[in-house]
Amino acid sequence: MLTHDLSLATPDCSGCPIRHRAVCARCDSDELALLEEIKYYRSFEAGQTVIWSGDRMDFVGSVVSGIATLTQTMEDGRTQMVGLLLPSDFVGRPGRDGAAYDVVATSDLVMCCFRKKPFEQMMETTPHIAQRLLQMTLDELDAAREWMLVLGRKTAREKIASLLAIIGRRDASIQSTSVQGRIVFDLPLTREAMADYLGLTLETVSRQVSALKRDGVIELQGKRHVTVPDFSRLLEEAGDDADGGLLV
Amino acid sequence: MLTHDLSLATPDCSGCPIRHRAVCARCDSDELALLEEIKYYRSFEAGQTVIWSGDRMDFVGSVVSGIATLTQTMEDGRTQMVGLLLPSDFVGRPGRDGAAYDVVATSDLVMCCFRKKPFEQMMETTPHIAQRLLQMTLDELDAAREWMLVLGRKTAREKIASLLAIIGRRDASIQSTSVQGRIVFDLPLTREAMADYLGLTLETVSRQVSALKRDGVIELQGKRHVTVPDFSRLLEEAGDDADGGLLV
DNA sequence: CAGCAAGGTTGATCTGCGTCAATGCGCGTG
DNA sequence: CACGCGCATTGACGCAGATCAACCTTGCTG
Repeated sequence: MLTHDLSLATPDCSGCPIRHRAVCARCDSDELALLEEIKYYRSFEAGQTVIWSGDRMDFVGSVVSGIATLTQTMEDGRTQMVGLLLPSDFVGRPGRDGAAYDVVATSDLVMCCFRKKPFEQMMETTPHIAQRLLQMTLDELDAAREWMLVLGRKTAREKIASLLAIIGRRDASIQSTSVQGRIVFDLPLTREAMADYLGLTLETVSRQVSALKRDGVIELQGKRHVTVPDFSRLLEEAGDDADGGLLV
Repeated sequence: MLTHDLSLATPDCSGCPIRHRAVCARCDSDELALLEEIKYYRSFEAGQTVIWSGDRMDFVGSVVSGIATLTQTMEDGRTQMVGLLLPSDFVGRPGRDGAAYDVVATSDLVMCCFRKKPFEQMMETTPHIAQRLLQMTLDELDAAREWMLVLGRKTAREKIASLLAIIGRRDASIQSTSVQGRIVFDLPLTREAMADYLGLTLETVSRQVSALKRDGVIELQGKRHVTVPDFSRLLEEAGDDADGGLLV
């Protein structure tokens, strides 16, 4: 059995794994029973498509482990990644049937799924779930808007630096809360996936990564393992005013 | 006194103006009293900045009439519009203090504001408000992600067509639900604002608008009044697969 | 270890859009 | 009416990034 904190907990009831209590200590045992009934796990291999855009979607899912991407594709094949699903992120929208994006597992992936109808009912009977989902959705909206600036106004070099800063910050902040100085992490994305995220071609991504390496902004061991000797330098290259911005 | 449907109503209690009942028939009169106490109106002239990014924001606002834009700006002046606030849209995020964007009134604007603290309390005591806000936020997230495809992958011509399609559809669907054939509307944005929305320069916007006119996709009376003789042709130019996508 | 495939790098060339600059148009104001 | 101002259009030119193409690296498999 997987241990899985659904991250729905509000501050006053944090840290209660969903398998122990419905969502939080406030929830009574009836809800727990309901939840056990509507919940199930699904695994996916790296590269597998979880959901096709337009598919009927009868569940709401939360990532337990692994990484997935949300992408949109035009008929002629141009694709744009519109989001990254990391552990604890949600996908699928309460109150609508069709999936809006392709969801693809980038690594091996485990999702915790809830049947949609009962989940919606639970949202009505358990108000802080809706509140918590609202917070998470607002975070994603902020991230999406931050990314609109990246896509619309930044140069290729700044785009690459922005992406590295986001991934680097997230990885580094797992070990320590303050992100500065030297950080080290692995890229979870291929050059092509990076290009899809940044609205570039993979050739341009490759060139700009090489350029940042040549200029000493980053060091590379292999193609995926990145060392950033000075994080603030990277932020400068990303065109960010302060350490403030850029969630994901 | 302004009549203002806050659009917080869930389907089963639609059409109850906030000044009559707190939010919906389900709410008792105590909440109504509270709401009257925490609510106030503010007016802005066209061009006026409602909120500066980074300002402390002690209210949550809903647009009553007029249009405002959400923009982000880099130190060197590059700006990207990340959202359009139309009547009934919300701005300001429950649970966070600082504003993330500049909010600028594009036309004369009236906002209905709620003091943040009591509003948050009300969200806890009146669950369907959080649910309704969640729906609205999910809509905005979809729109933002749709826009990421536009910004990241579409050509200048497609971008212009996409923007015209969005504005045209919204305006047209006020009169009738089915949007097709000939439609007519006024652009609420200057060329510069369009450029900021689309990640282009105003010169490119101007050129592409002229090109669409030359090619018979649109007709122009003056600089702002637009006639689209065939809406599906416009969608084609926008690179949209079907009538489906593109909210706002 | 050869052979192959997937992912990545690098080079040469092309082009869409940005940049800089001049001109046009409508409108309110002295 | 002339003037100035905000907004829009149009042209000439250059460059960042796309495109096309060759080649390299790494890891797997027979």
